[in-house]
Formats: sequence, structure tokens, C-alpha cells
Amino acid sequence: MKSVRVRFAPSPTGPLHIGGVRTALYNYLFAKKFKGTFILRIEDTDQNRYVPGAEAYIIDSLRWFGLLPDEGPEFGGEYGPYRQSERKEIYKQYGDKLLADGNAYYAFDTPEELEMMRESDQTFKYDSKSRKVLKNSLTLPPEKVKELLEKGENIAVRLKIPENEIISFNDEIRGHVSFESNELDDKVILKGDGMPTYHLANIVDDHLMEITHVIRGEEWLPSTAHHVLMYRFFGWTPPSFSHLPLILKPTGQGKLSKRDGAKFGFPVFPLSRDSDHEEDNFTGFKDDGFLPEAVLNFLALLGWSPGNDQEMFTLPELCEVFSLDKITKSGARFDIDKAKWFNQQYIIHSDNLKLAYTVQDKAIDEGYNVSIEYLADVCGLMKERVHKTDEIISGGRFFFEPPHAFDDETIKKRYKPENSKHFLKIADQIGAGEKNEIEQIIKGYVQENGLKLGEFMPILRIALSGSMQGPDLIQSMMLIGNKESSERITLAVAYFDKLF
RNA sequence: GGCCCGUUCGUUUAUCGGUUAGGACGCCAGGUUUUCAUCCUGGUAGGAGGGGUUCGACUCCCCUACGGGCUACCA
Repeated sequence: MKSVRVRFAPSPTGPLHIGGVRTALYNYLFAKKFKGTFILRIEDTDQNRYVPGAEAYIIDSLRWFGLLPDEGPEFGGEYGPYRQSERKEIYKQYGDKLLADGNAYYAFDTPEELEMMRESDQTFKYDSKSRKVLKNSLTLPPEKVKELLEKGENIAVRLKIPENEIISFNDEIRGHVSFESNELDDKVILKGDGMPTYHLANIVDDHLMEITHVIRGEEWLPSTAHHVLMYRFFGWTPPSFSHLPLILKPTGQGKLSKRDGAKFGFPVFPLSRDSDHEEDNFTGFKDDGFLPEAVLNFLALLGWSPGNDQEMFTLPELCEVFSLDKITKSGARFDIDKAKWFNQQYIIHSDNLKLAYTVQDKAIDEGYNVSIEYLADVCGLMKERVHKTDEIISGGRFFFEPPHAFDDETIKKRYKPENSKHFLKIADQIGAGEKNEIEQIIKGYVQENGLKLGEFMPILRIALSGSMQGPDLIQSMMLIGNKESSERITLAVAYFDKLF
């Protein structure tokens, strides 16, 4: 059996978005499952839409997720180049072959002319019917064609779709799919600038790179008919096709798009980007506090299921159990709550030191210059109560600085000014004690004086952190330190007393 | 408009003709906890509609409705 070779083929027209990541993931999983090859191919045939930096962004994103290609630009391989813009001559050869065999023809219509046709007739299609009255090498006399060719303007090569045929193929996910050739348009395969369109480049490359399985988004389903036709014209065996269901907006109205991040308030891109244009600025999953393994786990289950109830998977586990026939047929809405839940699970099970390194930059940005060991301890105490890593910092500021404000409501309700002297004594004892004595100091004091622990702990908590929420109080105080804890209590009690 | 694909709890999915239609997220309730969270227990809620086929249909077929995709010298 031929070894499995799959490709992820994004176009560098902008940052890779989450749907693309899922496509990459499924390709990766499929390749690894069969010990095959995962290839990255950059589909940059549209010079006008090329965005500098997009390719680097794509690679950086894949790297963050750990979905490294076995072959691709910057990764090497025997089937390069892996950027389509560097394969221009190859496509021309194959275009010429199609032309020579009568399976393609030159079309000289200008974009403006076609535009007008479409405006006057909404249903206009460049197909086996309309090509008979349009400006192309099929209708024009040979001399005229020769003249236009020499002139070299507005020359496009179009695929000549045969009439009255049923074009069908098997999709691994959807089964048998068929199209009537009369419904298909004569797609441009080589553009005026000499570049191929996706359709030609894609099948030539898939063939030359010996791709065995094409796993891509559902938006390609309609044009697959054109692709299988080209495979036939070239006499090649088509690869297996799998068209993935789309990831939909949370509302279900349409596929998730790049703009939806800002619209719904969650990331749709892996990595953040700063741009001069405000609308191109966005926060990625990474900076928003997501762990790559969590996003991958979430994405894996968005359109695929193992067939049982297991939900938590490591990447190697996914590689093992993944299969195309378990991919869902219908589109799945992006559910940020589920994504956060996965992230929370991964955070909880993460090693403290590892978490510390992922939030270190954030801590430094906020001006919290603490040791990585201290940060790791903070992570250990905070990780059970956050959904995203950035909340370890934003929800645990009292580990780095005294609280700026206190929960006055609760103080008014539960603080008893007559206990003020007790708090001060506790503070003194803590200040003079060792860190592992804190628990004994508080509980011992309360007990010896016949007081209620419930009247002290909540108040101490607010004194230390400002609010009623947070990790175990004793543990927190031990981390913050005896001296600092003592000072915070003394200061806070003075403030509390003034509220009465 | 045309073509293609799809349709199980609010969301994501299991079910590959016979099940009290299962899980997870969310939500609600209870327990644990000095708080929050974690964790545990329980609850909530579903086969779009109509025809067939069949002893029997969520499952197979058809129609309708709805949703999505495509319909560029973009990918």
C-alpha cells in the first residue's frame, strides 16, 4: 500500500484562522495515524491578495500547536518547491497539455466584459453554452486567435467542460457525490498574469507531490467536480477526497469568519497581531490565555468524535484513534464555553512550573517581577479557579501587590469593630512567626480566646486579598509571607474600623 | 435564482432497524469548602414536518421546510 501523504494548503492572504487550524489538525492526525507525511503547501497564486508575513504567521501558529509539517517551505522535502508562486512554470506546462489535448482553450474576454455580462444577467456562467458566443479560441478564427495571443493581453486559459455528462466521485465523509457537467462552469485555470488558479495548481501539485488523501473544507466540494475532470484529462488517479464540515458562528448563521472574533468577543486566531490598522489588531488564543493542547482537543471534537464518550485526548492519543469516517457531516457552531472548559481542564492538570513559564511574560508586563518558583506557587494555588491562564495573573494580583480596594459590602456585614484588637494581635503574631506557623497562630488564637473562626477567616481573607474569592487563605498567606501578611492585616483593619 | 451538502437536548456529539435515545458543555438544585473554584450527587432538555419501506424506524427511500456552502482571471 502506498504510504499516506496529506497536505495542509493555506493561502497567505491573512492570518490562519481557527477553521484552518482544524483542517491542519485533521490532516496531521490522519498522516500520523498511518505513519504518513504531513505536508505544508503555500497556495500563493493570487498576487493581489498576498499579505506579507502571512506565511510566517501560519508557520508560527502551526509551531505553537505542535503541528509541524514533515515537508514544506522551511521544512524541506523532496517534492518542492512548496510555494506555488515558485512553481509557475510547472503549471504552465500542464496548462499547455490541456490546451494541446483540446481540454482547455484560450479566452480573451476582459474582466470588465465578464463583469458586464454578470450584471445584465444574474445567472450568467461561462460554460459549454455561453462559450459558443464569447471571445475565445473556440469561436474566433485561427488567425485572430494567433493575433490576440501575440498581443498578449487578457489571455486566460479555461477548462473545457464536456457537455451532458455526470461527474461523480466518492467523498470519504459524504459518500457518493455527483454533478451534471452542464451545470459546471469553464473555470479559468491560468490567469492573465500567467499564474494558475487554485484549481489547476491544486491538482497538479497534489499529483506531483503524490498526495494520497485530500482533506479540506466543505467550501471546496462544488469545485471538486472540476478537479476530478482534470485528473481524468491528465490520465491521473485522483486522491481520496474528504470534505470537512464548516465551523459556524455561535449563532449558526454562516461560517465563522475572521471578523467574528471582535464581534463575539473571543479569539478566532492562534496568535495575536498588532497592526497599524485598528481593525487588523486582534488577540490570539495564546495571549488570551489558552493552552495549545486545550484548543487542539476542543477543535478535534468539533466535527469529529471517537465514537465513544472519551473527551480528553493528548495529541498522540488523537493520532491513534482519529479516523475519517467518524467525521460529522454537518457544520458545528463554535462554542467558546466548551473551549474554556477544555482549557480549564488542561490548566488544572498542568505542571505548576510549566504554567509559570506560560504566564511569565504577562506577569512581567504587569510589572510583577517575581521568581519563577514564586510564580509556580501562585499558579498552583490559582489554577483550579481559572478558565484561562491570564486569569492566574488578573485574579491573583494580591500575590504580587497589596489589594487596592476591599470588599466593603462584606466588611460592613461581617466585620465586628470590637474584634479589631484581636486582628492586630494575630497580625503581630504572624509577623513574628514562621510561615508554617500561620495556621496554628490563627486557629490557636481564636480558640484560646473563645472566638469564632468564622468571624475571622473571611475578614482576614479580605484584608489579604481585598475580596471574598480566592485560594486557601493559609496557603496564600504562607506564599505571600509572614511580614507582608502581617502588614496587610494591620493596614486593612485600620481601614475597616473607619467604615463604622 | 441555480447547483451541491446537511438536519438527534440551548451547544457538541453517541446510536450504523428493536435502547427507559447515552455522554460532555451550559443551566438549575444539593453535598464538600472559612470564601471562590475544584470535586461529588441529582435534575433540566432532543430525533424539523409529511409520506412511504418494514413485524418494527432517529436510523433506509421520497417530498417539503429550514440551515449551510459554492456560483471571481479569490483561495
